[in-house]
Amino acid sequence: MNLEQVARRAKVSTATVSRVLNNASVVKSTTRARVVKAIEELKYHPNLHARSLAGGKSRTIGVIASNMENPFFFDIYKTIESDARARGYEVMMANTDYRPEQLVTSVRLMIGRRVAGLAAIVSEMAPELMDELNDARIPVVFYDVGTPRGNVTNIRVNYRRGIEKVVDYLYSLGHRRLGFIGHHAILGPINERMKAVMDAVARIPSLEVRTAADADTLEGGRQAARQLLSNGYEPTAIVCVNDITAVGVLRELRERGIRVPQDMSVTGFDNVKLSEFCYPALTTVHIPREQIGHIICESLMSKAGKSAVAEAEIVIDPEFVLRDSTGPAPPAR
Amino acid sequence: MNLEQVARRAKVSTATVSRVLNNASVVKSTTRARVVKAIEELKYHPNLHARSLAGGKSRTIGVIASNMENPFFFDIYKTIESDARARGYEVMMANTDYRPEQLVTSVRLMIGRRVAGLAAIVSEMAPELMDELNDARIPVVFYDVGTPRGNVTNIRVNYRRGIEKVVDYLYSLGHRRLGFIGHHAILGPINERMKAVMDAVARIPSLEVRTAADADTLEGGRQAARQLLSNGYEPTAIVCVNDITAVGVLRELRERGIRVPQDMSVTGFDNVKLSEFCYPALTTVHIPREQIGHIICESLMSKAGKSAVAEAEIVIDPEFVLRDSTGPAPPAR
DNA sequence: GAGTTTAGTGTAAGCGCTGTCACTCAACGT
DNA sequence: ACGTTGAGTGACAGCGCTTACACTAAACTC
Repeated sequence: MNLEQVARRAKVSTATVSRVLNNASVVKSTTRARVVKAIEELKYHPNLHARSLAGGKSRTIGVIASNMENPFFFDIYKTIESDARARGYEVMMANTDYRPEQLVTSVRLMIGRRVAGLAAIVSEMAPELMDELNDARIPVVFYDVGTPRGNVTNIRVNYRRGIEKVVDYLYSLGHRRLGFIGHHAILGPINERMKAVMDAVARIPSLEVRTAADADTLEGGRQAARQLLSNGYEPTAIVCVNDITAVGVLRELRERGIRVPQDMSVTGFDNVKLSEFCYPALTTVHIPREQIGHIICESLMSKAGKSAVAEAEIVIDPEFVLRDSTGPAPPAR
Repeated sequence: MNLEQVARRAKVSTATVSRVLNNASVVKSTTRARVVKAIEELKYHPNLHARSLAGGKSRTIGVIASNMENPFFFDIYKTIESDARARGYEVMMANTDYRPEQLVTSVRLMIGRRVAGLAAIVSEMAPELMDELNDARIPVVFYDVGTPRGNVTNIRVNYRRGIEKVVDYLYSLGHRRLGFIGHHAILGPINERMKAVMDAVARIPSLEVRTAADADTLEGGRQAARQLLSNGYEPTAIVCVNDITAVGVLRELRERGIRVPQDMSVTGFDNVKLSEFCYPALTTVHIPREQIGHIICESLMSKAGKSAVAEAEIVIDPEFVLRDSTGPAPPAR
């Protein structure tokens, strides 16, 4: 079932059918009607591979994320998708599960599909990638990781400031022993988020922190909390790398009969919808995901046109959100 | 950057490069090495469109879901993805937001990409679709909707039984006035789920039910609860169409100072991970999402091979899961 | 040593589409 | 009557790959 069969049935050339499909206005309306009829009768669906091969372009943009299960990533994805659709682009998504080799595979897949633009909302990185992407001449936006280059724009959130706001607030409530719950992917010693926490704590001499990590899921947060509390360490507040793990932590504390916030304060990060809906509602830090999505799309699209570039690095300052999961430190026993 | 350039650099023909890429074993190892070197030096990435056009196949399977934001869908997707990957297939996902016209668009996109198989995990339906899919000769699995056909397999969960278990349990606890929270997509009067609830209630004469609906999100559940309780109706238990909306309902009840389960029982559906992690943990109905994913993948792959088909319709019986969000009906005031 | 395999490689015909260029022919101007 | 348009259409050369098929040369067979 191809153009030629449609053409034959409508008694026109393949070129004309193609013109109808791409609704070029030159086609006479009676001819167009004949072609449309033939297309419907034959239930013809153009082969998209052939189309983008012949056209050399693809009107598809790729989005790669570390963990689509976490609404943080998904919210950004959704914004990109709707922005892109509005401009007549399709979106392809891929998940990496925080695995660098999967990132590489996914990026290659996207390059192979000749996407018109690529957004990588990931926390992991692979050294060979930047070169490959640079050579592929595809507009790229990295969120969180990566370094700006010719065709690569970067968007970052100032985690450092966000974490500082959280730590300062907890300090003001009298907390001195903190716990930090991460996920495996950010355990690397050089990792910025881990470092941000350490530095934020180091600013204040009387503050102490210990860390634990597990998967970036509800269950992972719970496991990490278990781990953190199993060594006799008794923090009065637990800072979590994001809201999802924080909800996992809440569960573990509930199970242990530790009341939040009376006995223990807990903070999230991202301000995902769930953070308002869990109990107690999480004190967290708002990351403007929609704004990020818009910026990504904008950046991709504008670069797709001309080679001239806007800013190569965009930094966003996050906002502290106070809810019910934090309170004064309990008196020392 | 194409096969020819690589071939030229390695001083071989394009056919040989192609053989190396598809690792046909016939290539002499010294030649292979030369080609591999050239590929790496040129940072060559095969054009996947050209490949599947020439090959006529695509080793990609498409997954369309109503709402990937809801972990129910995402869990199924993840299973399909990992199964498919294990067999060397790629997976493309698409979201419909419960919109039939988006379903049609997505299906056409998948057909246009000549996917090797298509899974539609959707609650909405469009009449023209079944014919189109049938003619496309692509193996298709529908979950929840659709009717079995030549190349179309169906998987269903016996919602009726699931809902009956919930209603029976609530009845046994003394509940007589129920509320049902749906989402917009299932409000259609002929919808099976809605009907299942109505029928389950109708079996027991002393039982009464009213319904409300909003979006399939946390916020949607909350809004629907608000709506349900705003008319002076005073149910003692709220049955929700799924766990996500149930968590939204919990939030609204908390805000109103209605205790769960003492003043009001709430049930979810799906047994999503979140249902264990919210507070109170939800009584719900388990839908075996992994099993469903495996069946879908299995069905798609086996049909991709031969045209012979296994069963055309598979029905799964869901299991009741008792947790903390349900309790005896409060004494009448 | 002539005939027969066989391993390895090259040639070239598509796959289904787009886009350029050339063409036809009615309508128009002069 | 005879160019001159220009709207509408067709012919056809790619796009980058796969894959029959053809071919070469070395390795056997007897």
